[in-house]
Amino acid sequence: MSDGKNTLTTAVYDLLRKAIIEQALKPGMRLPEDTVGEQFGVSRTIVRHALVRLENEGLVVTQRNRGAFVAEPSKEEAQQIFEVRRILENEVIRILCNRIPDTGYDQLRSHVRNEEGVRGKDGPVSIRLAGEFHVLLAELTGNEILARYVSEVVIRCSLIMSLYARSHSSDCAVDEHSQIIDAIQSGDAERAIAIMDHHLGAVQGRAELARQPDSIRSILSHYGKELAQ
Amino acid sequence: MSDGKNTLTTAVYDLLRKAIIEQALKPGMRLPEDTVGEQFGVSRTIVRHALVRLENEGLVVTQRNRGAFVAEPSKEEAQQIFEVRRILENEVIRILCNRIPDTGYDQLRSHVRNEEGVRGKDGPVSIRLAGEFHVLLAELTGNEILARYVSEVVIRCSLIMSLYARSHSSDCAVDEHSQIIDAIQSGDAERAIAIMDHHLGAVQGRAELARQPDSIRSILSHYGKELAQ
DNA sequence: TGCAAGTAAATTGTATCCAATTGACGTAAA
DNA sequence: TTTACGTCAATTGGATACAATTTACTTGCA
Repeated sequence: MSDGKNTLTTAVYDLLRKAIIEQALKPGMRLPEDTVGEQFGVSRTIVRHALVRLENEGLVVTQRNRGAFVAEPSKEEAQQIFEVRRILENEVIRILCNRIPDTGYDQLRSHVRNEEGVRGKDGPVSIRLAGEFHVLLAELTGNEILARYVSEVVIRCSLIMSLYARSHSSDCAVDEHSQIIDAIQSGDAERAIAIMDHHLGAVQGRAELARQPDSIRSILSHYGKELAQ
Repeated sequence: MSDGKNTLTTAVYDLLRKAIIEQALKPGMRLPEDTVGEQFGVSRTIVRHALVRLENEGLVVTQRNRGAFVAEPSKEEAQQIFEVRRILENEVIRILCNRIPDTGYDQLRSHVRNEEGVRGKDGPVSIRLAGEFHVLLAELTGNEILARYVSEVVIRCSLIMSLYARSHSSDCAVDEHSQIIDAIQSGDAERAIAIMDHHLGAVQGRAELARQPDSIRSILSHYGKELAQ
Protein backbone atom coordinates (compact mmCIF):
# COMPACT_ATOMS: atom_id res chain seq x y z
CA MET A 1 0.00 0.00 0.00
CA SER A 2 2.55 2.57 1.07
CA ASP A 3 5.02 3.25 -1.68
CA GLY A 4 7.77 4.22 0.71
CA LYS A 5 8.54 7.44 -1.13
CA ASN A 6 6.94 10.38 0.66
CA THR A 7 8.44 9.21 3.87
CA LEU A 8 6.73 11.53 6.32
CA THR A 9 3.27 11.58 4.80
CA THR A 10 3.39 7.87 4.22
CA ALA A 11 4.56 7.22 7.75
CA VAL A 12 1.64 9.13 9.23
CA TYR A 13 -0.71 7.46 6.78
CA ASP A 14 0.55 4.01 7.73
CA LEU A 15 0.28 4.70 11.44
CA LEU A 16 -3.26 6.02 11.21
CA ARG A 17 -4.26 3.14 8.96
CA LYS A 18 -2.83 0.59 11.36
CA ALA A 19 -4.50 2.26 14.29
CA ILE A 20 -7.82 2.02 12.49
CA ILE A 21 -7.28 -1.61 11.53
CA GLU A 22 -6.47 -2.54 15.09
CA GLN A 23 -9.53 -0.62 16.23
CA ALA A 24 -7.56 1.66 18.48
CA LEU A 25 -9.17 4.50 16.58
CA LYS A 26 -12.86 3.75 16.67
CA PRO A 27 -15.49 4.78 14.16
CA GLY A 28 -16.70 8.32 14.69
CA MET A 29 -13.58 9.49 16.46
CA ARG A 30 -12.32 12.91 15.53
CA LEU A 31 -8.95 13.31 13.89
CA PRO A 32 -8.01 16.99 14.37
CA GLU A 33 -5.11 17.88 12.15
CA ASP A 34 -2.96 19.61 14.71
CA THR A 35 -3.59 17.07 17.45
CA VAL A 36 -2.45 14.29 15.17
CA GLY A 37 0.41 16.47 13.98
CA GLU A 38 1.65 17.16 17.49
CA GLN A 39 1.40 13.50 18.33
CA PHE A 40 3.74 12.56 15.51
CA GLY A 41 5.80 15.73 15.55
CA VAL A 42 4.86 16.91 12.09
CA SER A 43 2.93 19.85 10.78
CA ARG A 44 -0.67 19.91 9.66
CA THR A 45 0.44 19.82 6.04
CA ILE A 46 1.63 16.24 6.41
CA VAL A 47 -1.41 15.16 8.35
CA ARG A 48 -3.70 16.68 5.76
CA HIS A 49 -2.10 14.70 2.98
CA ALA A 50 -2.40 11.51 4.98
CA LEU A 51 -6.05 12.25 5.69
CA VAL A 52 -6.76 12.87 2.02
CA ARG A 53 -5.40 9.45 1.22
CA LEU A 54 -7.38 7.80 3.98
CA GLU A 55 -10.54 9.54 2.81
CA ASN A 56 -10.02 8.18 -0.69
CA GLU A 57 -9.96 4.70 0.78
CA GLY A 58 -13.16 5.32 2.67
CA LEU A 59 -11.49 4.99 6.04
CA VAL A 60 -12.16 8.55 7.13
CA VAL A 61 -14.76 11.05 6.14
CA THR A 62 -14.29 14.80 6.27
CA GLN A 63 -16.82 17.53 6.72
CA ARG A 64 -16.03 20.95 5.40
CA ASN A 65 -14.67 23.23 8.10
CA ARG A 66 -15.44 20.54 10.63
CA GLY A 67 -12.61 18.12 10.25
CA ALA A 68 -11.92 14.46 9.71
CA PHE A 69 -13.53 11.53 11.47
CA VAL A 70 -12.95 7.82 11.39
CA ALA A 71 -15.62 6.53 9.02
CA GLU A 72 -18.82 5.01 10.35
CA PRO A 73 -20.11 2.87 7.51
CA SER A 74 -23.88 2.75 7.39
CA LYS A 75 -25.66 -0.57 7.14
CA GLU A 76 -26.18 -0.01 3.43
CA GLU A 77 -22.52 0.74 2.91
CA ALA A 78 -21.59 -2.30 4.93
CA GLN A 79 -23.83 -4.42 2.75
CA GLN A 80 -22.23 -3.01 -0.39
CA ILE A 81 -18.71 -3.50 0.87
CA PHE A 82 -19.41 -7.11 1.73
CA GLU A 83 -20.91 -7.66 -1.70
CA VAL A 84 -17.81 -6.30 -3.41
CA ARG A 85 -15.59 -8.28 -1.09
CA ARG A 86 -17.26 -11.52 -2.04
CA ILE A 87 -17.02 -10.71 -5.73
CA LEU A 88 -13.33 -9.97 -5.48
CA GLU A 89 -12.31 -12.75 -3.15
CA ASN A 90 -14.21 -15.42 -5.03
CA GLU A 91 -12.36 -14.34 -8.13
CA VAL A 92 -9.07 -14.40 -6.24
CA ILE A 93 -9.70 -18.03 -5.42
CA ARG A 94 -10.60 -18.82 -9.01
CA ILE A 95 -7.38 -17.23 -10.24
CA LEU A 96 -5.21 -18.94 -7.64
CA CYS A 97 -6.56 -22.33 -8.67
CA ASN A 98 -5.17 -21.61 -12.13
CA ARG A 99 -1.93 -19.90 -11.26
CA ILE A 100 -0.14 -19.54 -7.97
CA PRO A 101 3.55 -18.84 -7.41
CA ASP A 102 5.84 -21.64 -6.28
CA THR A 103 6.26 -20.26 -2.79
CA GLY A 104 2.57 -19.51 -2.45
CA TYR A 105 1.52 -22.39 -0.25
CA ASP A 106 4.52 -21.94 2.02
CA GLN A 107 3.64 -18.31 2.55
CA LEU A 108 0.02 -19.14 3.27
CA ARG A 109 0.79 -21.98 5.68
CA SER A 110 3.34 -19.84 7.43
CA HIS A 111 0.82 -17.06 7.83
CA VAL A 112 -1.76 -19.41 9.30
CA ARG A 113 0.84 -20.63 11.80
CA ASN A 114 1.30 -17.03 12.87
CA GLU A 115 -2.43 -16.69 13.29
CA GLU A 116 -2.55 -19.81 15.40
CA GLY A 117 0.30 -18.43 17.48
CA VAL A 118 -1.83 -15.59 18.75
CA ARG A 119 -5.02 -17.61 18.98
CA GLY A 120 -6.99 -16.92 22.09
CA LYS A 121 -5.61 -13.46 22.57
CA ASP A 122 -8.40 -11.35 21.18
CA GLY A 123 -6.00 -8.47 20.78
CA PRO A 124 -5.52 -6.11 17.89
CA VAL A 125 -2.82 -8.33 16.45
CA SER A 126 -5.14 -11.23 15.73
CA ILE A 127 -7.61 -8.89 14.06
CA ARG A 128 -4.91 -7.55 11.81
CA LEU A 129 -3.50 -10.96 10.96
CA ALA A 130 -6.91 -12.28 9.99
CA GLY A 131 -7.29 -9.50 7.49
CA GLU A 132 -3.78 -9.89 6.18
CA PHE A 133 -4.46 -13.50 5.28
CA HIS A 134 -7.01 -12.38 2.75
CA VAL A 135 -4.71 -9.68 1.43
CA LEU A 136 -1.94 -12.24 1.05
CA LEU A 137 -4.23 -14.45 -0.99
CA ALA A 138 -4.97 -11.54 -3.29
CA GLU A 139 -1.30 -10.64 -3.61
CA LEU A 140 -0.48 -14.17 -4.69
CA THR A 141 -2.56 -13.67 -7.82
CA GLY A 142 0.19 -11.31 -8.96
CA ASN A 143 -2.46 -8.75 -9.86
CA GLU A 144 -1.56 -5.65 -7.90
CA ILE A 145 -4.72 -3.77 -8.74
CA LEU A 146 -6.84 -6.65 -7.58
CA ALA A 147 -4.76 -6.93 -4.44
CA ARG A 148 -5.19 -3.25 -3.71
CA TYR A 149 -8.95 -3.44 -4.01
CA VAL A 150 -9.11 -6.51 -1.80
CA SER A 151 -6.94 -4.75 0.72
CA GLU A 152 -9.31 -1.80 0.74
CA VAL A 153 -12.48 -3.79 1.26
CA VAL A 154 -10.85 -5.99 3.89
CA ILE A 155 -9.83 -3.04 6.00
CA ARG A 156 -13.24 -1.46 5.61
CA CYS A 157 -14.75 -4.71 6.79
CA SER A 158 -12.58 -4.39 9.86
CA LEU A 159 -14.20 -1.04 10.45
CA ILE A 160 -17.64 -2.54 10.00
CA MET A 161 -16.97 -5.34 12.45
CA SER A 162 -15.76 -2.78 14.93
CA LEU A 163 -19.08 -0.98 14.59
CA TYR A 164 -21.55 -3.79 14.38
CA ALA A 165 -20.14 -7.05 15.66
CA ARG A 166 -20.35 -7.88 19.34
CA SER A 167 -17.02 -9.69 19.63
CA HIS A 168 -14.09 -9.09 17.33
CA SER A 169 -12.18 -11.96 18.84
CA SER A 170 -12.25 -14.19 15.82
CA ASP A 171 -13.42 -12.25 12.84
CA CYS A 172 -12.00 -15.09 10.84
CA ALA A 173 -11.90 -18.69 11.91
CA VAL A 174 -8.31 -19.82 11.46
CA ASP A 175 -9.49 -23.34 10.67
CA GLU A 176 -11.34 -22.06 7.65
CA HIS A 177 -8.22 -20.35 6.43
CA SER A 178 -6.51 -23.72 6.42
CA GLN A 179 -9.43 -25.30 4.63
CA ILE A 180 -9.23 -22.66 1.93
CA ILE A 181 -5.56 -23.40 1.35
CA ASP A 182 -6.31 -27.12 1.19
CA ALA A 183 -9.06 -26.59 -1.34
CA ILE A 184 -6.89 -24.45 -3.58
CA GLN A 185 -4.09 -26.98 -3.37
CA SER A 186 -6.43 -29.77 -4.32
CA GLY A 187 -7.23 -27.82 -7.46
CA ASP A 188 -10.96 -28.01 -6.85
CA ALA A 189 -11.91 -24.45 -7.73
CA GLU A 190 -15.61 -24.85 -7.06
CA ARG A 191 -15.07 -26.28 -3.60
CA ALA A 192 -12.51 -23.59 -2.79
CA ILE A 193 -14.92 -20.88 -3.83
CA ALA A 194 -17.70 -22.47 -1.83
CA ILE A 195 -15.56 -22.46 1.30
CA MET A 196 -14.48 -18.87 0.80
CA ASP A 197 -18.04 -17.84 0.17
CA HIS A 198 -19.17 -19.59 3.32
CA HIS A 199 -16.27 -18.07 5.25
CA LEU A 200 -17.16 -14.54 4.20
CA GLY A 201 -20.82 -15.24 4.77
CA ALA A 202 -20.01 -16.19 8.34
CA VAL A 203 -18.11 -12.97 8.88
CA GLN A 204 -20.90 -10.95 7.34
CA GLY A 205 -23.52 -12.82 9.30
CA ARG A 206 -21.76 -12.07 12.54
CA ALA A 207 -21.96 -8.40 11.73
CA GLU A 208 -25.63 -8.55 10.75
CA LEU A 209 -26.95 -10.64 13.60
CA ALA A 210 -25.02 -9.39 16.53
CA ARG A 211 -24.99 -5.79 15.59
CA GLN A 212 -24.62 -3.28 18.36
CA PRO A 213 -26.99 -0.40 18.86
CA ASP A 214 -25.99 2.61 16.86
CA SER A 215 -23.93 5.23 18.59
CA ILE A 216 -25.58 8.54 19.36
CA ARG A 217 -23.45 10.25 16.80
CA SER A 218 -24.26 7.89 13.98
CA ILE A 219 -27.95 7.99 14.78
CA LEU A 220 -28.05 11.76 14.78
CA SER A 221 -25.85 12.10 11.75
CA HIS A 222 -28.33 9.93 9.94
CA TYR A 223 -31.18 12.28 10.69
CA GLY A 224 -28.94 15.25 10.13
CA LYS A 225 -28.57 14.36 6.50
CA GLU A 226 -32.03 15.68 5.86
CA LEU A 227 -31.32 19.04 7.40
CA ALA A 228 -27.81 19.68 6.23
CA GLN A 229 -26.82 22.52 3.95
CA MET B 1 -16.61 10.59 -7.75
CA SER B 2 -16.17 14.13 -6.57
CA ASP B 3 -18.10 14.74 -3.39
CA GLY B 4 -18.60 18.40 -4.05
CA LYS B 5 -17.36 19.46 -0.64
CA ASN B 6 -13.81 20.71 -0.87
CA THR B 7 -14.79 22.90 -3.68
CA LEU B 8 -11.43 24.14 -4.86
CA THR B 9 -9.46 20.94 -4.47
CA THR B 10 -12.27 18.95 -5.97
CA ALA B 11 -12.64 21.34 -8.86
CA VAL B 12 -8.99 21.03 -9.80
CA TYR B 13 -9.18 17.29 -9.31
CA ASP B 14 -12.21 17.03 -11.60
CA LEU B 15 -10.63 19.17 -14.30
CA LEU B 16 -7.39 17.21 -14.31
CA ARG B 17 -9.29 13.95 -14.31
CA LYS B 18 -11.43 15.01 -17.22
CA ALA B 19 -8.39 16.22 -19.14
CA ILE B 20 -6.79 12.83 -18.66
CA ILE B 21 -9.93 10.96 -19.69
CA GLU B 22 -10.23 12.99 -22.84
CA GLN B 23 -6.55 12.37 -23.50
CA ALA B 24 -5.74 16.03 -23.62
CA LEU B 25 -3.15 15.27 -20.97
CA LYS B 26 -1.17 12.39 -22.40
CA PRO B 27 0.72 9.70 -20.49
CA GLY B 28 4.12 10.82 -19.35
CA MET B 29 3.27 14.51 -19.34
CA ARG B 30 4.59 16.54 -16.45
CA LEU B 31 2.20 18.20 -14.05
CA PRO B 32 4.23 20.87 -12.22
CA GLU B 33 2.35 22.12 -9.22
CA ASP B 34 2.74 25.82 -9.81
CA THR B 35 2.07 25.61 -13.54
CA VAL B 36 -1.20 23.85 -12.90
CA GLY B 37 -1.91 26.23 -10.04
CA GLU B 38 -1.39 29.32 -12.17
CA GLN B 39 -3.57 27.83 -14.88
CA PHE B 40 -6.48 27.49 -12.50
CA GLY B 41 -5.69 30.46 -10.31
CA VAL B 42 -5.06 28.54 -7.11
CA SER B 43 -2.01 27.92 -5.01
CA ARG B 44 0.19 24.85 -5.05
CA THR B 45 -1.48 23.62 -1.88
CA ILE B 46 -4.70 22.94 -3.73
CA VAL B 47 -2.96 21.33 -6.66
CA ARG B 48 -0.98 19.09 -4.35
CA HIS B 49 -4.13 17.74 -2.76
CA ALA B 50 -5.66 17.09 -6.14
CA LEU B 51 -2.52 15.29 -7.27
CA VAL B 52 -2.52 13.14 -4.15
CA ARG B 53 -6.03 12.00 -5.00
CA LEU B 54 -5.15 11.34 -8.61
CA GLU B 55 -2.12 9.34 -7.55
CA ASN B 56 -4.28 7.18 -5.32
CA GLU B 57 -6.39 6.34 -8.35
CA GLY B 58 -3.33 5.41 -10.35
CA LEU B 59 -3.84 8.23 -12.84
CA VAL B 60 -0.66 10.05 -11.98
CA VAL B 61 2.62 8.91 -10.51
CA THR B 62 4.92 11.12 -8.48
CA GLN B 63 8.66 10.94 -8.06
CA ARG B 64 10.17 12.37 -4.96
CA ASN B 65 11.48 15.89 -5.51
CA ARG B 66 10.76 15.45 -9.21
CA GLY B 67 7.08 16.03 -9.48
CA ALA B 68 3.96 14.43 -10.84
CA PHE B 69 3.43 12.84 -14.23
CA VAL B 70 0.43 11.43 -15.99
CA ALA B 71 0.75 7.68 -15.45
CA GLU B 72 2.14 5.43 -18.17
CA PRO B 73 0.81 1.98 -17.35
CA SER B 74 3.22 -0.77 -18.26
CA LYS B 75 2.03 -3.72 -20.30
CA GLU B 76 1.83 -5.79 -17.14
CA GLU B 77 -0.24 -3.15 -15.40
CA ALA B 78 -2.47 -2.86 -18.44
CA GLN B 79 -3.02 -6.60 -18.39
CA GLN B 80 -3.90 -6.50 -14.69
CA ILE B 81 -6.28 -3.59 -15.09
CA PHE B 82 -8.11 -5.33 -17.89
CA GLU B 83 -8.36 -8.48 -15.81
CA VAL B 84 -9.93 -6.58 -12.92
CA ARG B 85 -12.21 -4.72 -15.28
CA ARG B 86 -13.61 -7.93 -16.68
CA ILE B 87 -14.12 -9.35 -13.23
CA LEU B 88 -16.01 -6.30 -12.07
CA GLU B 89 -18.05 -5.64 -15.17
CA ASN B 90 -19.12 -9.24 -15.58
CA GLU B 91 -20.39 -9.10 -12.04
CA VAL B 92 -22.16 -5.82 -12.75
CA ILE B 93 -24.07 -7.54 -15.53
CA ARG B 94 -24.92 -10.45 -13.30
CA ILE B 95 -26.27 -8.13 -10.64
CA LEU B 96 -28.26 -6.02 -13.08
CA CYS B 97 -29.99 -9.13 -14.42
CA ASN B 98 -31.28 -9.67 -10.90
CA ARG B 99 -32.04 -6.13 -9.84
CA ILE B 100 -32.16 -2.94 -11.83
CA PRO B 101 -33.97 0.28 -10.96
CA ASP B 102 -37.18 1.15 -12.79
CA THR B 103 -35.61 3.98 -14.74
CA GLY B 104 -32.54 1.92 -15.56
CA TYR B 105 -33.30 1.02 -19.14
CA ASP B 106 -34.39 4.56 -19.95
CA GLN B 107 -31.13 5.95 -18.64
CA LEU B 108 -29.12 3.41 -20.60
CA ARG B 109 -31.00 3.90 -23.87
CA SER B 110 -30.77 7.63 -23.45
CA HIS B 111 -27.05 7.41 -22.95
CA VAL B 112 -26.59 5.29 -26.05
CA ARG B 113 -28.55 7.86 -28.04
CA ASN B 114 -26.06 10.47 -26.85
CA GLU B 115 -23.22 8.26 -27.96
CA GLU B 116 -24.81 7.84 -31.38
CA GLY B 117 -25.23 11.58 -31.59
CA VAL B 118 -21.50 12.14 -31.61
CA ARG B 119 -20.71 9.07 -33.67
CA GLY B 120 -18.14 9.66 -36.35
CA LYS B 121 -16.51 12.52 -34.52
CA ASP B 122 -13.53 10.82 -32.94
CA GLY B 123 -13.22 13.64 -30.49
CA PRO B 124 -12.62 13.57 -26.77
CA VAL B 125 -16.33 13.60 -26.10
CA SER B 126 -16.99 10.23 -27.70
CA ILE B 127 -14.11 8.72 -25.74
CA ARG B 128 -15.55 10.02 -22.52
CA LEU B 129 -19.10 8.95 -23.29
CA ALA B 130 -17.98 5.42 -24.12
CA GLY B 131 -16.41 5.11 -20.70
CA GLU B 132 -19.36 6.67 -18.95
CA PHE B 133 -21.68 4.02 -20.36
CA HIS B 134 -19.82 1.40 -18.37
CA VAL B 135 -19.81 3.58 -15.28
CA LEU B 136 -23.54 4.11 -15.64
CA LEU B 137 -24.07 0.36 -15.77
CA ALA B 138 -22.13 -0.01 -12.55
CA GLU B 139 -24.04 2.80 -10.86
CA LEU B 140 -27.33 1.13 -11.69
CA THR B 141 -26.38 -1.78 -9.44
CA GLY B 142 -26.87 0.64 -6.56
CA ASN B 143 -23.55 -0.46 -5.13
CA GLU B 144 -21.47 2.68 -4.79
CA ILE B 145 -18.27 0.91 -3.92
CA LEU B 146 -18.57 -1.32 -6.94
CA ALA B 147 -19.36 1.69 -9.10
CA ARG B 148 -16.31 3.52 -7.84
CA TYR B 149 -14.00 0.65 -8.64
CA VAL B 150 -15.48 0.27 -12.10
CA SER B 151 -15.06 3.97 -12.63
CA GLU B 152 -11.40 3.70 -11.66
CA VAL B 153 -10.54 0.84 -13.96
CA VAL B 154 -12.50 2.34 -16.84
CA ILE B 155 -10.58 5.58 -16.70
CA ARG B 156 -7.31 3.73 -16.39
CA CYS B 157 -8.26 1.78 -19.49
CA SER B 158 -8.70 5.10 -21.23
CA LEU B 159 -5.12 5.85 -20.30
CA ILE B 160 -4.01 2.49 -21.63
CA MET B 161 -5.81 2.97 -24.93
CA SER B 162 -4.18 6.35 -25.24
CA LEU B 163 -0.77 4.70 -24.84
CA TYR B 164 -1.14 1.52 -26.80
CA ALA B 165 -4.03 1.65 -29.22
CA ARG B 166 -3.54 3.09 -32.68
CA SER B 167 -6.92 4.74 -33.01
CA HIS B 168 -9.05 5.88 -30.10
CA SER B 169 -11.92 6.63 -32.39
CA SER B 170 -14.19 3.91 -31.13
CA ASP B 171 -12.86 2.39 -27.98
CA CYS B 172 -16.33 0.98 -27.55
CA ALA B 173 -18.63 -0.06 -30.36
CA VAL B 174 -21.93 1.66 -29.68
CA ASP B 175 -23.79 -1.25 -31.27
CA GLU B 176 -22.44 -3.55 -28.61
CA HIS B 177 -23.63 -1.22 -25.90
CA SER B 178 -27.15 -1.62 -27.27
CA GLN B 179 -26.75 -5.37 -27.44
CA ILE B 180 -25.72 -5.44 -23.81
CA ILE B 181 -28.85 -3.53 -22.79
CA ASP B 182 -30.98 -5.90 -24.86
CA ALA B 183 -29.41 -8.94 -23.25
CA ILE B 184 -29.93 -7.61 -19.74
CA GLN B 185 -33.52 -6.72 -20.55
CA SER B 186 -34.14 -10.22 -21.89
CA GLY B 187 -33.05 -11.53 -18.49
CA ASP B 188 -30.55 -13.92 -20.02
CA ALA B 189 -27.63 -13.36 -17.67
CA GLU B 190 -25.27 -15.77 -19.35
CA ARG B 191 -25.74 -14.21 -22.76
CA ALA B 192 -25.39 -10.71 -21.34
CA ILE B 193 -22.16 -11.66 -19.65
CA ALA B 194 -20.88 -13.28 -22.82
CA ILE B 195 -21.52 -10.12 -24.79
CA MET B 196 -19.88 -7.92 -22.18
CA ASP B 197 -16.92 -10.25 -22.04
CA HIS B 198 -16.60 -10.18 -25.79
CA HIS B 199 -16.99 -6.43 -25.80
CA LEU B 200 -14.20 -5.93 -23.29
CA GLY B 201 -12.09 -8.52 -25.06
CA ALA B 202 -12.40 -6.49 -28.24
CA VAL B 203 -11.27 -3.35 -26.45
CA GLN B 204 -8.39 -5.17 -24.83
CA GLY B 205 -7.45 -6.84 -28.10
CA ARG B 206 -7.26 -3.51 -29.85
CA ALA B 207 -4.78 -2.36 -27.26
CA GLU B 208 -2.70 -5.52 -27.50
CA LEU B 209 -2.61 -5.91 -31.26
CA ALA B 210 -2.29 -2.38 -32.42
CA ARG B 211 -0.02 -1.27 -29.68
CA GLN B 212 2.34 1.54 -30.40
CA PRO B 213 6.06 1.25 -29.78
CA ASP B 214 6.92 2.07 -26.21
CA SER B 215 8.03 5.59 -25.50
CA ILE B 216 11.63 6.06 -24.48
CA ARG B 217 10.52 7.04 -21.02
CA SER B 218 8.41 3.99 -20.38
CA ILE B 219 11.11 1.67 -21.69
CA LEU B 220 13.80 3.18 -19.51
CA SER B 221 11.58 3.49 -16.47
CA HIS B 222 11.09 -0.25 -16.71
CA TYR B 223 14.82 -0.93 -16.55
CA GLY B 224 15.22 1.77 -13.95
CA LYS B 225 13.19 -0.17 -11.48
CA GLU B 226 16.13 -2.46 -10.88
CA LEU B 227 18.46 0.36 -10.00
CA ALA B 228 16.30 2.70 -8.03
CA GLN B 229 16.84 3.43 -4.38
C1' DT C 1 -36.36 29.69 33.77
C1' DG C 2 -35.99 29.55 28.85
C1' DC C 3 -34.79 31.36 24.56
C1' DA C 4 -32.13 34.33 21.45
C1' DA C 5 -28.43 36.87 19.98
C1' DG C 6 -23.78 37.97 20.04
C1' DT C 7 -19.11 36.97 21.00
C1' DA C 8 -15.04 34.11 21.66
C1' DA C 9 -12.52 29.81 20.92
C1' DA C 10 -11.31 26.09 18.10
C1' DT C 11 -10.57 24.14 13.71
C1' DT C 12 -10.10 23.93 8.96
C1' DG C 13 -9.12 26.36 4.15
C1' DT C 14 -5.72 28.55 1.67
C1' DA C 15 -1.56 31.09 0.62
C1' DT C 16 3.10 32.01 1.16
C1' DC C 17 7.76 31.35 2.73
C1' DC C 18 12.13 28.87 3.36
C1' DA C 19 14.86 24.61 2.94
C1' DA C 20 16.24 20.53 0.43
C1' DT C 21 16.75 17.96 -3.59
C1' DT C 22 17.23 17.26 -8.40
C1' DG C 23 18.71 18.09 -13.18
C1' DA C 24 21.12 20.88 -16.53
C1' DC C 25 24.63 23.48 -18.12
C1' DG C 26 29.18 24.86 -18.46
C1' DT C 27 34.02 24.56 -17.42
C1' DA C 28 38.28 22.37 -16.73
C1' DA C 29 41.38 18.53 -16.58
C1' DA C 30 42.97 14.02 -18.40
C1' DT D 1 37.12 14.16 -27.05
C1' DT D 2 35.49 12.61 -22.93
C1' DT D 3 34.76 12.60 -18.18
C1' DA D 4 34.41 14.79 -13.78
C1' DC D 5 33.17 18.48 -11.03
C1' DG D 6 30.82 22.65 -9.54
C1' DT D 7 27.43 26.05 -9.88
C1' DC D 8 22.72 27.51 -10.89
C1' DA D 9 17.90 27.19 -12.05
C1' DA D 10 13.71 24.73 -11.31
C1' DT D 11 10.76 22.11 -8.48
C1' DT D 12 9.12 19.84 -4.66
C1' DG D 13 9.03 18.99 0.77
C1' DG D 14 7.46 20.95 4.68
C1' DA D 15 6.19 24.68 8.10
C1' DT D 16 3.95 28.68 9.32
C1' DA D 17 0.77 32.60 9.03
C1' DC D 18 -3.58 34.44 8.06
C1' DA D 19 -8.57 34.15 6.64
C1' DA D 20 -12.97 31.88 6.92
C1' DT D 21 -16.15 29.01 9.14
C1' DT D 22 -18.20 26.47 12.62
C1' DT D 23 -19.21 25.48 17.47
C1' DA D 24 -19.78 26.61 22.13
C1' DC D 25 -20.42 29.72 25.65
C1' DT D 26 -22.13 33.71 27.73
C1' DT D 27 -24.95 37.40 28.27
C1' DG D 28 -29.26 39.81 28.05
C1' DC D 29 -34.11 39.89 27.67
C1' DA D 30 -38.77 38.19 28.13
